[in-house]
Amino acid sequence: MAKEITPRAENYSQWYNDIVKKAGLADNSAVRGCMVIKPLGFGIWENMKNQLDKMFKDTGHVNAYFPLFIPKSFLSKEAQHVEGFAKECAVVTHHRLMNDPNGTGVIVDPSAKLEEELIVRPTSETIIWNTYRDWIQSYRDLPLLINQWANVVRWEMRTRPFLRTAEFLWQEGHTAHATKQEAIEEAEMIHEVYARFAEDYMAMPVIKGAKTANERFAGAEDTFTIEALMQDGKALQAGTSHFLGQNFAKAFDVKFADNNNKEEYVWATSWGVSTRLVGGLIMTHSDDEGLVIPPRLAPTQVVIVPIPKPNETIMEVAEKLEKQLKAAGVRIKIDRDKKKRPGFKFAQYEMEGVPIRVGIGMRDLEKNVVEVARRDTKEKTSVPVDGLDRYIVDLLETMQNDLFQKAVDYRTAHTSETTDMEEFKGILENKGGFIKAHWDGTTETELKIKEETKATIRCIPNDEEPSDGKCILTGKPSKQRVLFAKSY
RNA sequence: CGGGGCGUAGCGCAGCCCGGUUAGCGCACCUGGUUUGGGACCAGGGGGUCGCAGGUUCGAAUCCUGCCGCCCCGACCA
Repeated sequence: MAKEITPRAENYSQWYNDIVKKAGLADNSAVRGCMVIKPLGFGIWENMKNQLDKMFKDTGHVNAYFPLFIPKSFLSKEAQHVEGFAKECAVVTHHRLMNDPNGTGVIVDPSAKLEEELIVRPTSETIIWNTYRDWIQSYRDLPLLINQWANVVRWEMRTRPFLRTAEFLWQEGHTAHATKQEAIEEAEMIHEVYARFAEDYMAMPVIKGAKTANERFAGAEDTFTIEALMQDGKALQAGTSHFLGQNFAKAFDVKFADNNNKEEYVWATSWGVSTRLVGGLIMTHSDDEGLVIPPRLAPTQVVIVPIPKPNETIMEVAEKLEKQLKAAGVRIKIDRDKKKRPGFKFAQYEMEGVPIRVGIGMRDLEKNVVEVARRDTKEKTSVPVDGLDRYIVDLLETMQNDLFQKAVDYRTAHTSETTDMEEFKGILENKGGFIKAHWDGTTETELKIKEETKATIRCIPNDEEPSDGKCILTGKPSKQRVLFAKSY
């Protein structure tokens, strides 16, 4: 069973690749570092997107769309920003191809060179702030609360499906505010939205906190992050929300007149989550039999498998259940395939992570029951046909909560605290996970720890109580523990 | 870009070292039949520029050279 998936214990990254491939989430493509997102993978992303979009709109944001291309000159207007992204940009230099005069095929037409090269957006701050300059004159134009769903390109050296691809799908919010305080509140509010989404929908517990100066987004004054812990003990940065100060307003000369007609630069935020979340979802819940998807994001929540194959009596029960569950808002499908045997289908749906499987066969129907199997625990229960719809609706909810709790328990078991550098290294080596430790607050120390241990400061957690201590590396005084881990 | 591995049917592999008829196996696929409560069985069948380009040779999947691509480990990163 599940004979095609490498066990996690044997080789975690191979396990991850196997899941992506065998469950049919994504394929490698003809383009280096770019994946084809298959219907199951895209279905999960669509559900994420729909929920997030609703949450953004509920908090006052609207969607818009900006160009894929950014004039090269824009990128150089914010010094920090260009430094952060310059090394990984795809550049458009020409606009035409021609037949190769020396043979077959096409070549770039040298006469079609662009006056100014275009950069395929790695993120859209620059083109958006260049546009905002024209949109903002007065405090009455603020706040401007805009989100866009888009693809971006970052020419990464090493890619992995969903976790790091050269092209990825994401949303990027870009907001403009009259005051510093309001912008900070916006960034914090979105930070909260991300955390709520991760925990309530992905069933993926996250630590909320601020990034250190060293780990901050290029061009940000403050970066808030949600950090999740994967099953191999490595951390995943799952979403970031940035307070950009007036950096972009100054770079793109975006000013507004306040109510005293005094000209001020605008305060900004930006924030994003990407298809990386799908990778986080996989690594949080899945097991050696395949994908496990939390019910709220599962493209198919319930599958009905007639045993051994569809007949009139079975289909009557199946279709009635389908109708009831659809009415209750459950995403359900009936497997009407007569060619494949039940055992094959069971294995297949387990691989694909469908949360609940309902097996309906004549033997059970004589006793007026069906078999309900849950994907997360592999538990099978005989459930009376009467009241089955209610049972399933409740079970989906239970599974959602159980998955979250299981992930919380894992994280708790893999969160350590230490004051000793050797112990710190030992924990990283043997157990992994989050480590809370004191830090003297300098980038120099942070980098030295990274060099020695490969661990980075994931965040300065919001809910960490202040406590006096000594930096784990330098012994200098520290007021608060920070969260270390190896990360993706 | 450094270090390691690998490119042979959709997938997984054997053949290569030691060159020699028509390139093979398992899974998948197609047809027919028998099956059907945890990945069915039998029979028949289709599918290959052996990663690409050059070279050596009477003859290359096999030997030589160059290139390309992929995977794993590192540096970069969401």
